[in-house]
Amino acid sequence: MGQQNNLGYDKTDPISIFEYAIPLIGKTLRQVVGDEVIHDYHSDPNNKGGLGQMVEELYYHYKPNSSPEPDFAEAGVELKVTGLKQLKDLTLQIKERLVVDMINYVDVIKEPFEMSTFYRKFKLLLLIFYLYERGIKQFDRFFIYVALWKIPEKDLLIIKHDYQVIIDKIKRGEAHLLSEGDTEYLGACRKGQKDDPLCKQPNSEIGALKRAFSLKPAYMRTVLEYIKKSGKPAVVNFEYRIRDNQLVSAKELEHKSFEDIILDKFSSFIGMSYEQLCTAIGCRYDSSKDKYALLANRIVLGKPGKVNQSEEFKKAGLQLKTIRVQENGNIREAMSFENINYYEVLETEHWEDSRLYEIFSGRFLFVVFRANGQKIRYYDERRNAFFEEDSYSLDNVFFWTMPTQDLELAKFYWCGIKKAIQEDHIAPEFFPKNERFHVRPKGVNARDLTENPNGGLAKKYCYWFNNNYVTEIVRNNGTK
DNA sequence: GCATGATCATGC
DNA sequence: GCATGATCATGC
Repeated sequence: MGQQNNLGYDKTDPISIFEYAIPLIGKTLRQVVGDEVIHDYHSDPNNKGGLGQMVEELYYHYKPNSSPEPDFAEAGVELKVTGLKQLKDLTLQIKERLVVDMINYVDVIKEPFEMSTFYRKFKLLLLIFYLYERGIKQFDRFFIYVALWKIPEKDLLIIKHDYQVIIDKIKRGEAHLLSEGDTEYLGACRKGQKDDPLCKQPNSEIGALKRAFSLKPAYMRTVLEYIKKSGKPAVVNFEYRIRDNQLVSAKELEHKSFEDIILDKFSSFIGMSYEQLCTAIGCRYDSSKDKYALLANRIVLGKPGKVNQSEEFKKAGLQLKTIRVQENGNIREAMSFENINYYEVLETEHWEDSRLYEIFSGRFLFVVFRANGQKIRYYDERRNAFFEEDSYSLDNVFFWTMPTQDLELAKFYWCGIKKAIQEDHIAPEFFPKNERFHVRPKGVNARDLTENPNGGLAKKYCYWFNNNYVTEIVRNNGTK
């Protein structure tokens, strides 16, 4: 039986701790522990009481610790209570990244990964998801899912590399330049208030913003997807099997970083023209607008498919994007992103929790094709005629993260978009634009409409990089 | 030439 | 039916 004591669960057994959480589902903390307990807790001025802390104290009956050990030290389980938000279309989404542990810049560089607080706490998580609702007290929010979540070994290898990237940056005296986009699954996210004092960092006099280790929203979204797919409100992921669309194996990751493995997949194709690539890969001319993107995807996957749907890209919030450069080095087209989800923008309070922030602060894999002066001659079956078009060659491939000052600019861009939607001005003359970003329609055609949160229907618009911003990015990354 | 609106092919 | 990943088309 183990030590049940009078707690109601065995604190040495992860499964027992998990099962004890299940009765929370569908209820609020107040409903489960009672009005009086909540009242007493709050009448003590020492209790500031985040929901996670309240669950620990009032439901699991132990005092939260701030030690490097996991909350349930004997079972190796760390308890995390984390928010979901529900959009007007009723879909549940991750509200924010999962923050694990503050980064102490001075101490962290002395800790190898295996000794780090992060690693010790994070191998096994008990995740309790609640529904975030504005204006509702924490203890009146409903619990929705419970998951006992073991980080898969392969993910740990990627996370270990992420950790090293962050540590190395701090060692170089660049803690003030850290960005969530530097890494794949584990991010150094902003933490704390605007006017918090800057932190000391080793090897530089420059103060750095407070940051914490966190699992990225993209990673958490894959956890949520797993739970949704299971069809059960309480899951254990130990039997987790990844079925398809894996780009790399754990074995490869032991010797090489994820990004190097991906870049290597392109190396033998660099310099090849469209026709040469078709021959090398074994596909034929394709008249679609995204034919170069399809080629890039095939190079990574070794078969048709979408790299952005691969397990690693989804968990990391990585995006593969294809760019065509003219012979003179200019880039004709702007770069489009997702359609703006008007509900999501309206219901998101903070820029850092927005979908756009996630996209822009994420990491990109840019695959650059360059006009090579030759022509492709092809026969168009639908139009029943021969055509000619410029041929492009694979020129350069690189990972990229948006610099922080551009991300700052994106914040104003997002706020402008939000304001336009709030005021029911979903129209080009009301959307913001600046030297990097703009808003433009994207749909099947001009009559492609979607629901307007203010009532009625609205045209579909999406987020864009200006074409000269794309040109600048490509120029700064080794393409002439 | 550039900014902006419109659309295409594909896959789930 | 719709999102995705793009490029095409046009008017100033």
